[in-house]
Amino acid sequence: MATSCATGHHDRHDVYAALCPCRDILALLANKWSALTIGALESGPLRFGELQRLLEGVSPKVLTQTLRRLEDSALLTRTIYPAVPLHVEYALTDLGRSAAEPLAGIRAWAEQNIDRFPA
Amino acid sequence: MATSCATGHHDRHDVYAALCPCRDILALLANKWSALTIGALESGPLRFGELQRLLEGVSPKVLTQTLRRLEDSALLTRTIYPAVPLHVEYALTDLGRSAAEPLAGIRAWAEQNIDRFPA
DNA sequence: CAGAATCCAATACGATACTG
DNA sequence: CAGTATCGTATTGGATTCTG
Repeated sequence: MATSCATGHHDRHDVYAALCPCRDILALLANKWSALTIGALESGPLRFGELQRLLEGVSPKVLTQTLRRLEDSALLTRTIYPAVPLHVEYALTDLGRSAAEPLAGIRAWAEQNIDRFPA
Repeated sequence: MATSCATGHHDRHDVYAALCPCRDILALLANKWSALTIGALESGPLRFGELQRLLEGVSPKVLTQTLRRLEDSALLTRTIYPAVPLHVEYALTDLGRSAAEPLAGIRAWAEQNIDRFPA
């Protein structure tokens, strides 16, 4: 059998396989706010408030959720600088920077092809 | 002002702008099932049942919803061949084929980088 | 075969108000 | 500043059963 990774001791990974963990990775990245967040951090670390301003319309709750998920998956780091007022910085990891490339492709495609869409 | 498209008579499109319609396009593509469906159709038209088998674990309801959404956005076409038993084919449009490229990048990244993720 | 119908669980999303 | 807490809506996802 050619299909992969459903058993755990797979040889190849396949997002089309229901049980392949890489499908979860796909679901993590194939998400509006993830794509925007990672893209925003591509040019350097940002603070919570800066992200909130860049990602127009995101609520603090959703932004927090998104950041936590990405942090748990090691796509970004959260660094606290003890100070008053509080200073927290989010930065992409190497893994996050690696993921940023294909995501940029999606964002760019959306911006460039919108005129080809039906009303 | 540099920011775009929020007013409707924009000059540029920007997925970071809350009201830019291209953010909806991003949301449409940045979705697990959309990415898998479009990828599956990349190598040629497929029938409902074939898609359902390829996209392991997808329910008929979700598959139908996904296909309808993509059809409404003109990323794919639905062709009915009157016959018994019924024969329906889904195929990418030019627009869909165009979107397939960046999406392939995401799928490939998920499959190739999964080992770099935390347990 | 291709899906529509139904029901339900999970989660994403959003607005607002409040706190260390 | 950087969130957390809370509440409510909406969308997604999933299982099952049924039908043109």
